[in-house]
Amino acid sequence: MKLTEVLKALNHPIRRDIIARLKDGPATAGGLAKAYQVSKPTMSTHFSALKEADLIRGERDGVTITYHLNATVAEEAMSALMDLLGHNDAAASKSSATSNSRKPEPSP
Amino acid sequence: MKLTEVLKALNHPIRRDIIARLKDGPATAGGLAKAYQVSKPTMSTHFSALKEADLIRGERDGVTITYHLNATVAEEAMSALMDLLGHNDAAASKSSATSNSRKPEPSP
DNA sequence: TTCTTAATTAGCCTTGACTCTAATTAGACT
DNA sequence: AGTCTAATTAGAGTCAAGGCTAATTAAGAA
Repeated sequence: MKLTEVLKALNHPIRRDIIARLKDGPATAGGLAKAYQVSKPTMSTHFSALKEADLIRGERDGVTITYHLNATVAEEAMSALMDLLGHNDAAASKSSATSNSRKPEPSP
Repeated sequence: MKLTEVLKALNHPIRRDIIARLKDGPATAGGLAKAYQVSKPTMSTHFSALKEADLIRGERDGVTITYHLNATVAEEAMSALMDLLGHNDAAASKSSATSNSRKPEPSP
């Protein structure tokens, strides 16, 4: 899971809305595309952004692609964000959790 | 709390690192700036992005500005992200939590 | 094969993000 | 006042994101 890709993917209202919809269950690309006032190619790039972050997966059934949420990556992202934003109680856990701790790049 | 601003603010490694550092306690702008290989004006824009999202607050003490994390907004953001990415058990809670549920914009 | 539907790719344009150097404000000290 | 340090603003350049129309691929149906 690449947090950068996930945050980039989440940083658009349409893409967040797609995530929210897919939480209720899978949906087809065309079906989702109808819900927003953008062209289908634009929707295609939104799907690509979400796929690149591995937040959604698509399965082709004939001519239709059905997207579903990738719960694993969603939870990994939550964990990473919790690690970043979650409160620390008393700054006790320096090397707290799953992801990389702060890695500064000091002067060379 | 504007999720868009928060996600925009988090979508940069330096800014995420600043958040991580401020979790350990307040830090001065100049002190933080030294930790990265970018110019001070660039750091200033990063601080601005974080301030615009209200993730950090700065207090001027003479000529020095000390930044500290805004834990309230951080937790609100976590809550909103949990609402978005957190698992739903069985898609039972349609109108689940604090933030706005899906608001589609159907064809006019 | 030809037609229709679903989705993506290609090409283009506009806007916003990120970075820099140079100049400017703001405060403290001599 | 003059000067030093801390931080921001101004201006400019590069690059990625987001959007469109038009063209292309892929699959199924006539």
